[in-house]
Amino acid sequence: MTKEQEINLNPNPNDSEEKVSDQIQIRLDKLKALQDAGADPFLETSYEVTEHTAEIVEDFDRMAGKIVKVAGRIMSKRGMGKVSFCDLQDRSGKIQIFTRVNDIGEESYAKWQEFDIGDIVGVEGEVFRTKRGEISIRNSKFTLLAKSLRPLPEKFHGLRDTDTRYRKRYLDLIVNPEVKETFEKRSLIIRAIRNELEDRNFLEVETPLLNLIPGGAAARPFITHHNTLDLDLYMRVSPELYLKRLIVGGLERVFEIGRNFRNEGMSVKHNPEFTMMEVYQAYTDYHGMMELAEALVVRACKAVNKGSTIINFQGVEIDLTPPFARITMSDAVREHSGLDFSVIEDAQQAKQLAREKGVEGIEEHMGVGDILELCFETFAEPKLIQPTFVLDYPIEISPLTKKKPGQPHLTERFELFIYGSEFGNAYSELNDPLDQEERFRAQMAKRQAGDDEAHLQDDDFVEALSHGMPPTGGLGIGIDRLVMLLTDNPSIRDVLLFPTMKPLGGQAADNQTPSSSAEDDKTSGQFPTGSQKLDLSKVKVEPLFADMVDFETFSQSDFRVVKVLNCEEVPKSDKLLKFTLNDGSGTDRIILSGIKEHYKAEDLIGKTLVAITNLPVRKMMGIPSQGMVISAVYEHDGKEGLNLLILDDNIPAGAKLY
RNA sequence: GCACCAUUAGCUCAGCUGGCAGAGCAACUGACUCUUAAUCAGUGGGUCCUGGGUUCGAAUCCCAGAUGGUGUACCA
Repeated sequence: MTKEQEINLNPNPNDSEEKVSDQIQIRLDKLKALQDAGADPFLETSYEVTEHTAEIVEDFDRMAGKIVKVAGRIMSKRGMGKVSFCDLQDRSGKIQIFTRVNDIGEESYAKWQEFDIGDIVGVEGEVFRTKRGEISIRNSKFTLLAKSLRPLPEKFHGLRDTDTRYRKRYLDLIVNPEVKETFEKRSLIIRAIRNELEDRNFLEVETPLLNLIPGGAAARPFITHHNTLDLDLYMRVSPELYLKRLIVGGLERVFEIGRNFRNEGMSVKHNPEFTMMEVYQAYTDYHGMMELAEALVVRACKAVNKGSTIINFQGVEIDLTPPFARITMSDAVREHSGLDFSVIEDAQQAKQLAREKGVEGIEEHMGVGDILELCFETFAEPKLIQPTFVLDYPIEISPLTKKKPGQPHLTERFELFIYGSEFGNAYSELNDPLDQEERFRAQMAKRQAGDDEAHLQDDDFVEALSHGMPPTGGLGIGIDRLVMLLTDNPSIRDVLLFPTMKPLGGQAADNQTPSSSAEDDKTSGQFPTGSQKLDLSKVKVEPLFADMVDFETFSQSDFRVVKVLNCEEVPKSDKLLKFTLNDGSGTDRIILSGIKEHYKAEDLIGKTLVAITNLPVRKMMGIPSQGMVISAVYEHDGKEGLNLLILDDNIPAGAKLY
C-alpha cells in the first residue's frame, strides 16, 4: 500500500527510484496518522451540503445567524494562534471559515490545524461577519472528506505555464477562477443556441461519428477500425450529408451540436476535434439562414454578456447587433484591393492581376474562382472585423451548394466573418441529384489528381436526394470559435477543457506501431493519373507563350534525362518527394518536388525522367534541391492535372534534350 | 523544416561583464484569540532541461540535442 503510494505519487514518474518530495511525504505521513487513528478521510462517503458559498455571501442578510453546512477545498490558511482563518472554495465561490479553540475545544482545534491547503472538508457553523467585515462561517463542526497529497500551485500567481494548464486542467480550474467562468459561459452559449433552435421548432438529432464515407467538408479524416467487421471506418468531418438525408426523410427542421474530427494542422484557431452546430431548415434558403445566424449569435451573446450585443474582443469593440453587414465576395475583394472580378474574363487574366497586387500562393492550375478566393483571403478577410456575411462563393469550392440563378459560376453560399475569422458557413442546399452527382464527380477527379481533401463521392446520399429534397437552407456555426469570441479568449485551447496535446517525453513512439499501412491505404487508389480517362472537353491548357526565345537562350537550359535511384517522402511535408537521381555525371543529384499528391514515392524508383539541372540550388524543408523534375500540367474540369514525364528506360542517364 | 523565445526549489520568478544558488508563496519549528497575498523569529528543500566544449572557475560563454511556446514555410 505504502509502496504503491510512493510510486504513484512520485513527482517525476521517469525516475524509477523513489524520490518523493518532502511536502508530499509530510502529507502522506499525516494521512497515515489519520488512518491509524481510525479517521481515514477516504472512508467518508457523503456530506449533506445545505448551502453553497456564493449564496451565503450574496444573501448575507437572510443567511446571517443561520447554521449552515458547506463543503469544499481549503485554499489558504491564516493562523493566529488560538484562532485561525481559512478560505473554503466550492463550485460557486469562496467563503472564509473562522475557527476558534473556544468553539471546538483544544483537541479538535489541533486536528483542524493539521489540515493542509488543498484538503477537501465539510464545515458546519453559524454565518456571521467578522470585525473586519468579512462574511464567514464560525466553525463548530468539521469533517475531512479527502486528503490532498500534493501541494497546489501558488495562491497568488496561480498556475501560469500554459502547457501545464492544458494538460492538468483540474489544477487550472482550482486556482484560476476565470477559467471556470469561461467554461460556465461555454455551457450557457450552447444552451442559448439550443433554446433558440427549440423555440423555432427544430428537432435535435444525433448522426454517426463513425462514417464509411467521411463527407460534407473538404478535410482529411481520421481513420479507425472496427474489429468484428474488420472494417476501416472514418471519424466524421461533418454531419452535413446525414442531416440532409433527414430533410429528405421529412423532418423539415433538424440540428445537431457535436464533435467533428479533421486530421489537419493545429493552430490557435484549430483543434483536431472541435464542436460544430449544424442546422437544416426546409423551405428556406441562405437568406433564411442569415436571419437564423444572426438570431443564434445574438442569443448566445446576450446569454453571457449581461443582455448586451456589444462585446470587446482582444481590446476591439465588436457590435453584434443585427442586421450584420452583407457583401458579395467579389465586392469585398474589389473594395479592399480594387480588383474587379466581374470584368475578368479568364484565369490567366485573374492570375496576372492578382500577381500585380502582390498576392502570394498563386498556382498555374488555379481557376478564376480559386484566384477570387485567394484574393478574398489576402485582402478582405483580415479587414472584416465587424460581423459580415460574405455572399456568393465560387462553385469550384462549393460542391454541395445550389448555383446562383443566372450566374452558374457562383453559388448561394455565405460565410460569416467576425474579427477576420470564419464563424459560420451556410448554403442554399443543392437538392438537384443530377447536379450533385456531377459535382461529386468533379471532386473525385480532384481527388484522383491527388487532392486528398476533396469531397468523396457518396452515392447513397445522391440516391437520397433523388427521392426529392425540398429546397433547404443549411447553416454551420463553429461553437469553439463563438465561445472564444464571446469569452474574449484568443486561443481555441482556452475554450476546450482538454485540448489535444502532444504526449510528453518520448512516449509517443511507444504507442505507435511503425506500420506504414495507413499511409499506404491513403495513397493507394490515387495513382496514377495516366490511367484515368480524361474528358478532353474539360481539359484546359495554358496559352502558348507569345514571346520568342532565341535558340542560344533555350540551349542554356540544361534539360537532362535522369534515372531515379531512390525516391522517398520528405518527413512532415505534405507535398514533397525527395529524388536521388543519376544525371550521368557520376555524382548523385538530389531534387525535391511537390508531387506527393500525385505519385507514390516507391512507384517512381527506377523510372527514367527529365530534369532541368542548371537552376540555382533551392532549399525546401531545409534540404537543398538541385533542379526540377519536369511534369506536364494542365487543368481538367477546373482541377489541376499533372503527369510526370516518364521516358523509355533505354534512354541513358545524362542525355541532353534539345 | 527554418527563425525567435523559454526551461533555475512543489508554484511564480530573479540571478548583470563568468566568481559560494537567490526571493516571495508553499512546507517544517516556534510566537500570536478577528486575519484576509496575516505578521514575526528560525529551519529544511536544487540533476540550474540533457550532453559535450572553452576556462583556474560555467546557471551565465560556445556547440549539439530534448521539451514547450510563438511566428513562418512546405513552391510545376
